[in-house]
Amino acid sequence: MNTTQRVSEILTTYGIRPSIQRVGIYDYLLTHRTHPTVDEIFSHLSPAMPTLSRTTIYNTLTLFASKGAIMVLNIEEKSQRFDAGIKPHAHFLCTECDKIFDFPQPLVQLDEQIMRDFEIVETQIYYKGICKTCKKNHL
Amino acid sequence: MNTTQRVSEILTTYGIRPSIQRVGIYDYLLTHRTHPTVDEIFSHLSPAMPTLSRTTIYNTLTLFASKGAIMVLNIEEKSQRFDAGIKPHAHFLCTECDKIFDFPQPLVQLDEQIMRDFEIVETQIYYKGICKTCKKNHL
DNA sequence: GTATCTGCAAAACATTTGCAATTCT
DNA sequence: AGAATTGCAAATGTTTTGCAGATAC
Repeated sequence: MNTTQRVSEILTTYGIRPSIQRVGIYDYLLTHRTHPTVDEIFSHLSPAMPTLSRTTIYNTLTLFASKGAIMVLNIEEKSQRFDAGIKPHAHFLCTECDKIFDFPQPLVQLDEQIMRDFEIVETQIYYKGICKTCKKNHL
Repeated sequence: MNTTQRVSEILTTYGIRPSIQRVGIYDYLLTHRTHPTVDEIFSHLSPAMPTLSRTTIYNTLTLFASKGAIMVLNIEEKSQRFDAGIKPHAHFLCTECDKIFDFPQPLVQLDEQIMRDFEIVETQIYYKGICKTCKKNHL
C-alpha cells in the first residue's frame, strides 16, 4: 500500500474526504514533525502542487482541527502552528532559536470540583526557555 | 499611600520607570483580572487618557513582559491577552462563550533528564472546553 | 541637553471572506 | 447535474515600524 492510500485511509477514519490537497497536507504534517506554520506548509508543497493556495491550506487545517485530526498550537505569538499528533504531548519553545520540541505530557491532576463544573475538552502545556543547544552556545 | 504610588513602586521593583501611561496600564491589569486584549485596555483607558495610543500599549506590554511583570497569554488564536499575575495559575478558555477562567496551577513533574537539558523559564497550561454556565444552558 | 518615552500614520503580516471556477460522484 | 472543494482577489484585524514631537532626568 502506498503513502497516498495510507494517508487517505487515515483521513477517512476521521470523516474527512481525501482530496489530493488534503492528502498532501496531512502527509506533510505526518512526515515533518516540525509544527509548521501555514506558510511553511505552503512553501514546501507549492513546488509540487503549483496551483495550491494558502486559502486551501487554511480551509483544510480548520477542517482537520474540527474533526480532531490535528492539534492547533498557539505557543508562538505570531502565527499558529500545527501538529498531526499521535498521542498527546507537551511543547517546549526555545526563545533563543525559536525551535519547538516535543515533551512528554505530564500528568496534571485537577481539583474534583473543577472537574465536575467544567467540561475539559483539551489540555495544552507549553514550556518556554532555553534549549540544550542554545544553553551550550552561551558558555 | 495612594494607588499611583503603590503601582509605581511595583513597577520600580521590576526595573521599569513609572510613566503615567505605564502606571495606568499596570493598574488596569491589576484591578481588572479579565486577561484583556490590547484593544480592551485601550478602550477602557482611552476616555481618561485621551492621547493614549495603541502603540504605547504595545510598547508598554512588551516592556512589562520582558521584565517579567506580566504574562502573555496565547490561549486565544486571534489576539494576545495579558495577565498581571500574582502567582502562577492555569487558564481555561470556554469555547462557547470565549470567557477565560483562572485555574489553580497543577503540579507538573518533568523528567529529570529534560530538567537538566532544558532551562525552563515559563510554564503555561491551557485548558479548553465548556464552562459551568454554558453547560447548564445546554440542558 | 541628552536620553527616554509617546503616539501618529503607514506598513507588514496572518487570517478570513466572497465568489467564481473546478472537480467529484 | 448537484454538491463539495479549490483558489484568486480583496477585506479585515492585529501587531510592528519609522519617525517627529514631547517629556523626564
